[in-house]
Amino acid sequence: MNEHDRIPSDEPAGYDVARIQEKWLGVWDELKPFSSNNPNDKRPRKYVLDMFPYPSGDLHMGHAEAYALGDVIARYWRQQGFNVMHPIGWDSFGLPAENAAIKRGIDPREWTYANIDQQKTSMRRYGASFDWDRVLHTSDPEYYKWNQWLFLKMYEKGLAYRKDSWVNWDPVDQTVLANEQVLADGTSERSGAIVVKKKKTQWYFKITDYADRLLDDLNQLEGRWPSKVLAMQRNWIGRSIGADVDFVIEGREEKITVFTTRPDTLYGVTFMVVAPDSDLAAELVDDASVEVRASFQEYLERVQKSTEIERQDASRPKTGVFLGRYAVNPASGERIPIWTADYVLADYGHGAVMAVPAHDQRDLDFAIKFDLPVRVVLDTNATQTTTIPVLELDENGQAILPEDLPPLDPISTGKALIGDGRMINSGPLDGITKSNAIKKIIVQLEAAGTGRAAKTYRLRDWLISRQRYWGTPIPIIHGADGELVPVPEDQLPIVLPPTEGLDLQPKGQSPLGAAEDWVNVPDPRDGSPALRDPDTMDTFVDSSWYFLRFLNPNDDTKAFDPKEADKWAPVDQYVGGVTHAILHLLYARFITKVLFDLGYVGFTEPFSALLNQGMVLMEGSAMSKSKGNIVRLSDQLDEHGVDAIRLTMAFAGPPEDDIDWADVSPAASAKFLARAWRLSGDVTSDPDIRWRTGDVALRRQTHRFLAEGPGLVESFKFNVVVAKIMELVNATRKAIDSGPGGGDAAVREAAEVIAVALSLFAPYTAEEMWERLGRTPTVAEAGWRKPDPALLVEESVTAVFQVDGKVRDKATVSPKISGEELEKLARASVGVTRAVGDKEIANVIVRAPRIVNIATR
RNA sequence: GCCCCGGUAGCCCAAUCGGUAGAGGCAGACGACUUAAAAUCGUCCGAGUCAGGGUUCGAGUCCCUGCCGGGGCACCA
Repeated sequence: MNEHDRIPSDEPAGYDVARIQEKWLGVWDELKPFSSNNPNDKRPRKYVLDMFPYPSGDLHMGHAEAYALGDVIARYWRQQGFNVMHPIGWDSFGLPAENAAIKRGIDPREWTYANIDQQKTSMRRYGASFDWDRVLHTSDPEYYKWNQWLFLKMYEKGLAYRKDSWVNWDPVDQTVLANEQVLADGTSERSGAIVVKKKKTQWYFKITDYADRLLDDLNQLEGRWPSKVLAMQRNWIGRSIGADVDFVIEGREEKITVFTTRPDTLYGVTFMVVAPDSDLAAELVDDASVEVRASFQEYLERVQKSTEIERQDASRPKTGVFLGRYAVNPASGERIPIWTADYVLADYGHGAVMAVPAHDQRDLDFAIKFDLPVRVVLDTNATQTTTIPVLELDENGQAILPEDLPPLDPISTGKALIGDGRMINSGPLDGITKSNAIKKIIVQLEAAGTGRAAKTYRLRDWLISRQRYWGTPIPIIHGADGELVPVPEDQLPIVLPPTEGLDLQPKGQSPLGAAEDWVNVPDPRDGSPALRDPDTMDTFVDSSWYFLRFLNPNDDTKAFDPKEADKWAPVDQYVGGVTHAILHLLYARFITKVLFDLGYVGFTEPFSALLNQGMVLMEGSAMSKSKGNIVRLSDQLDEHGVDAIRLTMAFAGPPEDDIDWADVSPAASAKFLARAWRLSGDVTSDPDIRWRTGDVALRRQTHRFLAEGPGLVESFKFNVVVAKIMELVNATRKAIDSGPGGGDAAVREAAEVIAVALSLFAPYTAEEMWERLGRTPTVAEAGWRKPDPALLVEESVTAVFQVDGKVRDKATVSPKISGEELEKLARASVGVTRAVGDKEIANVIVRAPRIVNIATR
């Protein structure tokens, strides 16, 4: 009878996934190994945070991956002796709840909190090592009270303001959207509707004040955030460096300022273009002729009717109208016409551009269409240096001048000259290079007071008001005199009114405006009748600071405790999907900097390190109802067990890569776990057996694993760690069956190390192994063992002998062998001698003890 | 158009500093155990690293060009 036959797998004591899960959930509840609430805990701290979920239905495969990976990190730091805070909460305000509520005629609270309960149950079953004493829901008044507090702080600082502007309007959800919520194709990220522009007075957070810091501080995160996310954030902020240039307008007191990245081309400015939907355009046509006014009106209406998709199509022919006004080129003194065209955006720069058709493709397209002059001011064929490149000589010794230089003729080629070169037709700038011209003209403009160095950003202010019910009410009261009165802090929270009697159907106006009892309030200044602001906040406000609320989620006297923040924050390791690379992460970074400026926190970046997990796909594409390729998490858990699914997530590949569920095998994971578990039953030695007496080869492998494991986990190579555990399991199996046997001390040592390592990925199986090995109480509290340095020193290594880079022979040598000795061995080896033959040896490279490479001539 | 990431066995993926291309798994073949099957245990099978060029004693790894795939930004002056 084989050793491993002692416990047949069909007995109750066998590897019964359901029973094990049930059992250890109870033990963890009792012993609370994941608590981070002991004030006397002397261990160093780590804050490991998973992005909190939105409670739409039950957990899905994507959650399962994220929480499996986040949990590896949290459990790892506990093993390394840290007091780990690993909390979870719910991002529970938002439109899906409201839409579901409308559809079913129920309260959004009902839908939301039922889903939260379900997700919470699933998370517990999933064995995630969350600290269940730190939980929050953003839709609780106890939470959103502090959103309102934050808003008031922003308002005091002048960072929250109202503005009448063209906004993104979602015609399906009937609410405004932030720029960040409009996808590149002009549709709403939430409803998929084509976004249209509407002019509305809305609340904004002044994130543009922080644009430079948001951009520059990304450098601190280099190497600790995925480079992809850093690139996306830099792209989004989109800082442009250039100059503001003032243009005198005929018949107007004030000058018009334009922003340009190419002040060097100032002498090439032949017209000016103003955004049609800007106040400036309206003003400029105000006293123009009737015909001009009419054509402008017609054009403006046409532009306003077009969708974002149409407007962003750069290949569409240029349109525009002449405004009947002229400006003066400050450099050349030339009189230039002012046009309006929708390729100029009202809310970028100053809503007006100086057009240089020779050197800007958009301006050139426009000039060709409307027959406007084009003046080349940069010879893009001229070399940047004064030295002439080496030219070929003809038979007479004359240099052959290149004949294929492109003509400096943008009109006939239709291509703007955008390269580098030397300035021409530019008065004092003539002859110098583009970059020098930029410097020189800025100095000149500054001296003349008609321009200055300037930067501008792609980033726009954050539109935070929404015309929907299920969100945080904005704590502002509109006085009868039109004044905005902040709600006094002691009157917070402003709790959402009950939904009874309220029509939540989207109508373009906040449903809260119809809640008579709620919206009518006395003016805090004098008690006169006044109205609450009926809008609610974007839910990204909720998630912009929630990581601080976990420090003391039940404190009703403050948003968070700065002393706790000093201890725990910033978050040491943040884990979540790359879908939030711009929105959530940018907003959280912004709010953190505001809180820093207000003195509430002592750091300027909220997340010290970021891990993005990939998506879980099915047969090459994202799971979706329409594709009919959804894999249900609960089915997978029922079929294979929690541990097998978690292990599959970790083993599938690098965390940031997508996992195609069709490519991985949860059944194989389950098989492996059973195999590992079986080891624990085959260990026959006593728990206090002396390690050092065990089989040396197995011990070496075990200790090499102990030495390698931490570095692999810390660099997120979870798939490699799992592979190493598999190796160790295989070696231990072999030691039991055909080696020293189950009673050997090294076998016990290896099995225990496997249990500890496996607890990162498969906590239930690991606990069960640990217990069967006679250890108590939980493997979750067991530490990662220190490797014995003596066992890490290799006894022998394989040295490779190459001739001209090809392996010709090998030898087993001591790792301490000297270079001279190794070279001697190499030269004497049969393979090398044969390969060298009678060739002359040119060079011998020796890298003891690994390699000798002999180069021949 | 600009920017970022990737391309290694049939498939998923490993490969500290440039130093023997293979750790692990899936799939496949064979064997042991079994009346048989499942389960289990074991053995075996496999590419020269997308293509081309360069640097080097030596390149999957560094550099250049191209191809393919994924992603971000884009009428942003």
